[in-house]
This record gives sequence, structure tokens and C-alpha cells, in this order.
Amino acid sequence: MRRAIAPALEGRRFDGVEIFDPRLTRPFDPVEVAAELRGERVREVDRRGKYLIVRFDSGRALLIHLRMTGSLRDSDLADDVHRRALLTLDDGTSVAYKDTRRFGTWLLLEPESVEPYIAARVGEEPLLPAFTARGLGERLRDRRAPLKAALLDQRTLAGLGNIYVDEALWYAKLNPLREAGTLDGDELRRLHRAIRKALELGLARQGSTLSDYRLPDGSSGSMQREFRAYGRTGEPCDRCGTMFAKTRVGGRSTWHCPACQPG
DNA sequence: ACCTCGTCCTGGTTGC
DNA sequence: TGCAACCAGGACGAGG
Repeated sequence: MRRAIAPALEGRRFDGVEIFDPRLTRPFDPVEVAAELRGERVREVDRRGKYLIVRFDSGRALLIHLRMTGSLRDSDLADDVHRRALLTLDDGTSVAYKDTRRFGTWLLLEPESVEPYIAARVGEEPLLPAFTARGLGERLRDRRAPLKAALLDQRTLAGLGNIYVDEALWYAKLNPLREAGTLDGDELRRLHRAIRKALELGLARQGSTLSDYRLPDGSSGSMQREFRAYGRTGEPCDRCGTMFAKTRVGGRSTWHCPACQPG
């Protein structure tokens, strides 16, 4: 999403900002936030974990979290009942924000608040060179929660959600219920590789479109065609042919191969 | 401090 | 066919 929407936003000034859903900026008044955003010029569109960071020349930043069904579009999306906000840019183009379930959030932060806000919520970026198996082990050390729950915690690592955790655990041959703090060196190295593999493949396929996710031009991602574990109820494991088990871990639907990913 | 669970929403699917 | 129950990519706050 960041890669796809950045060209439409970078260098552009927000001439018009309309926020149609007051939930979007809660607890702040959408009219006031819109007024503050007007006139800001985008320096760059950045990302940390699942937060899009629209950085302005002023040093302020708009943090956009898409949650389950949010998407930024490179058109005005006129007549779409789920359009929650509309930006009009200084080159005459529009960027619309659509979000069926209205879980997504827009938060405008002053320059000094941006990094502290992110740092309190989002851990290390797993695709950066600094991410190591050893560092992963340190983040998981002493944690007694199920491995899957620890990986879904965004402070452990940035960006893993329900799909990519199940995918990564399948690649790593690790059970989602494994106590997070008990992995040995070999298991940590497998998990480290697996997390990168799952995320890199998801990026290459431009995400997973289960129903709502769309790229800015309205097209779908294709990662859902290459799921190895997520959602594969009643299907055999690609490695060993064993039927997948569906369980609930950390309150989320979870799929794993009982043979390849033993407890 | 850590962990689990309910909640915030809308709409599609499933089961009776 | 009709309708209620259940389910969905996430994160946060309350409570244990």
C-alpha cells in the first residue's frame, strides 16, 4: 500500500480534506483535523509496522492505520458508500480513503510526538538487516504466551498479522501454541527465516485479498493463492499431506499441520 | 509486568 | 426464502 500510494502523494499539497466519518479521527474532532491538514505538503510516505506515516514538510505526520478493511485509492471514489475521507491535491487529483468496517484510524501528530508514538507500539522491522535470530530470541525470552500470540503482539515485531503468522509458523515447522520463551537456537533461526519468507512473498504478491483489501488502483493482491496454512480447512499439507487443523489461538482462527508442526 | 478476553463496526456466509 | 448466528485482515482497555 505504501509503495503504491506514495507516487500519488509525495510532493503534493493537501488542498482539500473532507472527513465523512467522525470515528476516523476519534477522539479528535474531524472538522478540526481536516482544517489542520489543509495546506500541508507531503514530504514522503513512510511505514512502520502496519502504520502508514504521511510525513509533511512541516514535520508533522498523519498516521494512517487501515485495520481490517481500510484502503487508500488513487481516485475520488465518488458514490462509494464506504468512502470515509477524501483528499484533493494541488495537481487536481484525488486520493480517497475507503473503510467498510470503520476500524481504521487517522491520527495527526506534532513533530516531536511521531517517533514516541510509534516506538511505544511497534517493535523491530523484520525485513531490515538489523533483524536477527538472536534479537528475535531476546524479544521472546521469558514470555509464556503461545508463540503465535507473542508474534501477533506488534511490540515483539512489526507487521505480522493473523495470516502471515500462520504462514511463518508453517514454514518454520513450529506449533502456534508453543510457549514463546522456549525456542532453542535452531528453532529461532528457522522462525527468523520463515518470518522474512512469509512477508517477502506477501509483498511480492501485493498482499492478500480475502474480500476487501485493494491496492490504490482497485486491483486485488494475489497472496491468497499461495497460502500454505491460513484458511486451509479440509486441505492437505503441501509438505506431508496431513489434513490441516483449525484451532483458536490468541482469540484468532489458526491453521497448522499437526504432523509438520507438532506441539 | 504479563496475559486473556471483550469490544469497536459492517457485511458475507452458514445453518436451521 | 427468511432470519439469526457466526465469522472476518487489528488493536486497545479492563480485569485477572
